[in-house]
This record gives sequence, structure tokens and C-alpha cells, in this order.
Amino acid sequence: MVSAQIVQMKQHNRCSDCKIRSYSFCRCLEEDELKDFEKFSIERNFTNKKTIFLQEEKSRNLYNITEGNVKIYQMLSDGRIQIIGFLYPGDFFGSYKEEKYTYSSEAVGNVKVCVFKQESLDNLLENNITLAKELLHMTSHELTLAQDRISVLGKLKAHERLARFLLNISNQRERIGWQNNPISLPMTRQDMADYLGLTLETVSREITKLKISNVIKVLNSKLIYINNKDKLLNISR
Amino acid sequence: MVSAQIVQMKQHNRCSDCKIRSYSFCRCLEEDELKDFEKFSIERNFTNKKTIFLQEEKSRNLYNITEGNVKIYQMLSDGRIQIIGFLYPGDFFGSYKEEKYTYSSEAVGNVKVCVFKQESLDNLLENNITLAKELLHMTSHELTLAQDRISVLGKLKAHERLARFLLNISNQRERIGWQNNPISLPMTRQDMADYLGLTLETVSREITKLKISNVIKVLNSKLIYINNKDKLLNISR
DNA sequence: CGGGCTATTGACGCCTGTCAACTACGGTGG
DNA sequence: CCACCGTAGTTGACAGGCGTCAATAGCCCG
Repeated sequence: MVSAQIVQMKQHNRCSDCKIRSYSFCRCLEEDELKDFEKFSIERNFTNKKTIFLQEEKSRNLYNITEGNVKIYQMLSDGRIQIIGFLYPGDFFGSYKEEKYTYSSEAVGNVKVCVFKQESLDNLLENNITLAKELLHMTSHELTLAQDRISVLGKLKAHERLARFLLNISNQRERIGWQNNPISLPMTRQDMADYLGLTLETVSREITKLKISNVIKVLNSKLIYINNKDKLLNISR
Repeated sequence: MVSAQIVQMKQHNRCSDCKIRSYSFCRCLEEDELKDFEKFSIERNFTNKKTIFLQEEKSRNLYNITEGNVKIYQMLSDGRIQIIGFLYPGDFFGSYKEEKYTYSSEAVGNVKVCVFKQESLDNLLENNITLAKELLHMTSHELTLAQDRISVLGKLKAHERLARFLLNISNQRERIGWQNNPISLPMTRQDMADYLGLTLETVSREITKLKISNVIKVLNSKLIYINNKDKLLNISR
């Protein structure tokens, strides 16, 4: 089940040339620190649907996305799946403590990640307060996002959840400099449902309703154009 | 709406005598560091249902609970409430960044908190890598808990949510050395509902079902005895 | 004893899940 | 090039879990 192509990059300027550094926690490092930093990570590639790690495995690494999307999810004993998040370039996942992963992670499309061994990262943190504070701030931000998701799943109706989902994707894409209007949905309807706490049928129906009421245009099932952002905002609460 | 009794403690050994320090992020400080640390916070009291801060207010403080319970919650534009969490002694809340609070907080019963100004804390962090790492680890742990709650709200049925809620309370109480079997529920049914993404009627009905199937005994509406922990675990997934 | 708040219980309806049929799309092989 | 197949997505029919509304019961406090 766990299988992946491993590619260790040979180039020497991986970090300083990195296109997404300004979105990632490494942005707090100076050029000279970066040189050191680069030694402590390797780059790996994963193709669509490849597992990066599984829940309950002993955690050893922290991952930083440099290309593509990653989904992280939890599985209940009876096989029901809840997707915790769809991650973007600049997001990190995994753990910096030696314990078990609390979720599984999987590539959505082709993915490139930087992998940090926990002990390496811990040593870096010990000597670099700026890095520690940056990680603290980013983790704290992640916590805020997770708490917002608690509200979404606890209180919003299906159509409200979908509206907020589309807006979030649009904003997220804008944040990292991708086009934010015809938005591409790299995940399946099932994935969207598992993310939103719904079924794929409900997601499909709600998309159809938005289409009929002319709020969105479905260019194809994975490419959606937002006709009326205000209306979408209104629906999303 | 915001009103609270403010009490600045005069005693000089507030931190070194603190009963809950080993559950809080201050546990990482040495005795001599603690003396300094103490100067940067004041202690405040809040009585039942008093607001500590409101969502959207400019955030200036980080709070550390030393006594009692605090609920943090978000409100939608139409007044629907989602309770993000019920916090215990040793838990912290608020923000260490100068921005807006993303949730409101309110005392459940009588509460004592230590209040840290953001800039004070930030200065402390700058010079104390141990403290920064401790906060990082605790925030990271909070994130894990929030992610678990995402799964609960996204995938579990009402009876599963309630079962998990009761077990969590029991465990949480055990963790900080309170009795873990007849567990007291300081919050109302409405609060439980707002926490679990349900209505108070559903919560009440599910409690009745657990009572009838002899899994729990309802000593009174706010005091519950767990008869059959295994069965409860089984229901909770 | 009465008033107000909280909790329980009942009746009913709707939103969303479940099951199933059908369509669309993309890749593969003859 | 097209037939075929598998996967993904849409749509329909139906049911059930949970929300909504309402009445009743329990409890605290004056």
C-alpha cells in the first residue's frame, strides 16, 4: 500500500531557488541559514493516490509541500473516512514529535515534498528561535483553520458547506498566486463529500442547484467558474 | 456585556505555589525563570457566564486557566452557536498575535486565569527557546484534538458523539487529577448540543437511551455515573 | 407557593443518507 | 477508429435520523 518514487535532488540551490518559499515556514530563514537548512531535508515525489504515510505509523518526519496537493484524512474502525484537509504548496504536515501519526496522508495528483527528519528539525529549532516562532505561528494558524472547520461541520447545512468550500478554494489559490476564478477541483466528489461531512450524492445535487440558480458555471466536473461571488458569500454564511 | 471582577494578586509566590503548573506550558520553566515570568502576568477571576473576550475584538492577551472551566465558541451571522471547546485548568486560549480573536470565551462556573499581554509573552519567547518549544508542542497537541473533533462532527452519529463526549470528559478529568467516574457536567444540555453539533432535544434523548440501556446512571442532570465503560467505548467508535 | 429556567418527552416534517439506475468520460485493445 | 470497459458523476425514489415546535415535568430560589 505504501509505495512511492523516491528522488533525492542533486542540485545545490534547491532552497534558494524554491518558488514557494515565501509561503512556507522556511521564509523566515536568511540566505546563509538556508544553505545549512537545505542539508537537513530531502525532496521526494509522489504520484496521484500514493500514500505518504498512514495513521498509527510511528511518526518520524515533517513534510513541506513544494508542488501539488495532499489530502490528510482519518479513518474510523468501520471504514468511514473523514478528510481533515486538502493541503497546498507551502503547507506542512506530519509531526515534529516522536509519536504516532494521527492521520494518513495521500498525494492528490503529482506532488513534491521536502522531508525533514524529526531530530534534525528539533536540533534546528533548538538553535534558531526565529524558526521556532515561525512554526508556532503557522501551527497556531492551522489551529484557527481547524476550529473554523469545526463550526462548518457542526452547524452548517449542506449548501452552506459547499459554498464555503468553493470560496475557500478560490481564496487559497489566490493566496499562492494561482488563478482564483475558474477554480479546478483536483479531488473527486467522494473526496469533497468526505471533506464536508456529506455524501457524494448530496455534493453532486448541491452543485447542480448552484448551477441552476446561476451562481456557478460547471465548465467540466473538475473545473468550476464562479459567476456570482456575492451570492456565494451570502449562502456560505 | 463584557464585565468581570478584576483581582490582581499581591502574593509573591503565585507561580511557584501554582497547583496546576505541571499541566500548563509554564511547567518548562526553572524556579528562577518562574520568578521573572510571574511579573509578566496578572491573575483574574470570572464568575459563571461572564464573557472573557468576544470574537472579532482586537486580540491582546493569552489566557491560562488555573481554576474552573472555560468555553470557547463561534457565532454565525444568524445567531447559531458552535462551541469549539470546553477548557480545563492548564489549558490556554486567546492569541499571541496582534489580530482579532477568532472565537469568544466565557466562564463556566467560577474561573481563575493568568493573563499574559502579547508583547510580554513575545519578549519572553524571544529569549527562551524552551518556552517557545513548549508552546509549539502544546499548540500542536491542540491542533490534533481539533482535527479529531473534525472527524467527530463530520462522520459520527448523535449517539456516537455523545458517547465519545462522555469518555473525553472522563479522561480529561482523570488527566488533571479529578475524579473520573461520577463525572460532573458543568455545562447545560444546550451547551453540550452546541459542542456536539446537535440540538438539546437530541442530546437529552440520547442520554435517556444510554440510561435505559444501562450504560450510564443519571445521578442528577449534571452528574453522570458510567456503568459500562466498555460498552460506551464500543458505541463511541 | 409561584415564577423562571432547564430538562424531558412527544408529534411531525425535512434534510440528507441510502440504494439504484443511468450517463459521461477516458483509456485500452482489437 | 471504434467497441468495450471501468471509474466518476448525475439523477431519482425512498427512508430514516435528527431538527423543529410544543407540551409537560423537574428544580432552584425568592
